[in-house]
Amino acid sequence: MSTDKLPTRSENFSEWYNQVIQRAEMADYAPVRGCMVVRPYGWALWENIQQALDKRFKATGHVNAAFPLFIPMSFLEKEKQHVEGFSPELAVVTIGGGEKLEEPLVVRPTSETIIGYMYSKWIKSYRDLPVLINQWGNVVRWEMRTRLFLRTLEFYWQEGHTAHATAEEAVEETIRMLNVYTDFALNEAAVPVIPGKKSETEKFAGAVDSYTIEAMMGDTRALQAGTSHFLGQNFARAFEIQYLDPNNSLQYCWTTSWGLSTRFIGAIIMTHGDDQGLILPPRLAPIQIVVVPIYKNDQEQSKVFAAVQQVEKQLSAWRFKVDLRSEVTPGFKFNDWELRGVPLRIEIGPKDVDNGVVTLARRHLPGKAGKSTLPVDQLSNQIGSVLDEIQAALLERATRFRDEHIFNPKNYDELKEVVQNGWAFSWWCGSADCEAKVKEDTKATTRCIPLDQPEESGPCIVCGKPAQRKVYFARAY
RNA sequence: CGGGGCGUGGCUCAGCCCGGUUAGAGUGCACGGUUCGGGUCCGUGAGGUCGGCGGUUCAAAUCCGCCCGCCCCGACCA
Repeated sequence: MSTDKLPTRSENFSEWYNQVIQRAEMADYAPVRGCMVVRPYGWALWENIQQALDKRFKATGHVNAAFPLFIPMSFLEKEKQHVEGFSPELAVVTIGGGEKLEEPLVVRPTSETIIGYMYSKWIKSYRDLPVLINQWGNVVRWEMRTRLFLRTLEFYWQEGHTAHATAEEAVEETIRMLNVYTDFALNEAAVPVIPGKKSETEKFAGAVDSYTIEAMMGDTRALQAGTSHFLGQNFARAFEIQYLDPNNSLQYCWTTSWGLSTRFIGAIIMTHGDDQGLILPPRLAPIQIVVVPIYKNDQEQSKVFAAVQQVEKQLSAWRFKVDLRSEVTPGFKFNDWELRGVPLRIEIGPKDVDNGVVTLARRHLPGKAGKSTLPVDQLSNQIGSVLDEIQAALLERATRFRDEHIFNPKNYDELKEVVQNGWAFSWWCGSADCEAKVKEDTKATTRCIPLDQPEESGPCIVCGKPAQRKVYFARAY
């Protein structure tokens, strides 16, 4: 890997993105087009994301299970919208064990159908409800244009699938999980997402309503970072998921599904990163603190290493690493760990040892601005709050960036302009024609209709007809 | 699939138009020394079927044909 400078984000954002991922060893390209290898450092980040989410799923009553990778083709065809939405991007297995299969198997692009099939076997009574199951797994969608983490043929995610007795309960669940995602994004990833509802044209194939958390990336493009769907009775009818209610009458269930994928890693990278590389939020960073010892001869080395040992003892509550490499200089290590986005660096050199301190360097504040010293014996009771400050600063900074790039265009011409470098928040009549016109003119699509809306109305930014809802228009990944 | 571009040591590329010694550079890798508070410097070394097949020629990385693969733009999309 070259030690050349990264391309800057302003000169070539997507090249910056690709290079930072590969240089930081988060992921690499696999020998199959469109597939990636998630390397240990990237996977460690994903594991931390998984833990943060899984804890929240369990706290809201969900349990984990595992469903098959292969789905009979006929299952997909049972829900009309669903098959129309997914058939162009299916990977299909037609041969198994050297024999042509009687029925082709689809490599799951999502699991509503096979889980629906199982739910129809498991659910008989209102007493069986609700069923609240999540699975962690991988899915395959044969995308044409791929991009590390954002869009690959195979990706890792979690998909929750729930079945309920009433529409109200299912809607409540859909919103509950949307809120879980929002809470995760804000408080763990420091990614300030906007929760809202998808338009008819943007919603999930087979859903009644789709909800999303939308995030603004560093180039102002929007990224759908997680979704929660109210599926109504569409899949329940397709798979005959029925139960007897207390009055002994047969009812269809109401189902939901919700998912968040390794795409979120892309969201973290493009929300916080800078021209030096990644910046990972302390709560999710695989390495929260890196310790770099500095010395120029054996005498200094032993002095410094003794101090490093003291420091290590005080850091036991955090995920930290001591960089003892002797073949590279401290300056190299600084750049190296900055590229990898470690939020806090502790430098320990002879001068620090003489003064009984260590030097802290905050990743998000380059150069002198992020540096300070701390007495060694203060480490264990101060580091926690330093990391909390960094976490808060990242969220604050990303939120400010987002808000500075959301505009209220006064007319359609202004909308066309602002979506070139930001999002437009505008009244929209709800018609697909108006959406399509914006897309054709600007490549921007409706991202979401936020849940908390002003009790007002206004003229549609496109056609001028009365509109009840405001929507975000943005170019998206 | 439509439009554009590219395949040369691990990586990034030069060389190709205008065919001609042992195919180069930077970086990475290995070893030795030097350095170490912001990507040290010097030296030595390993590493290449020039994407594949065929053709032209005394001679092909270089010219011609076919094929394969990848990247970028577009339609699709967590």
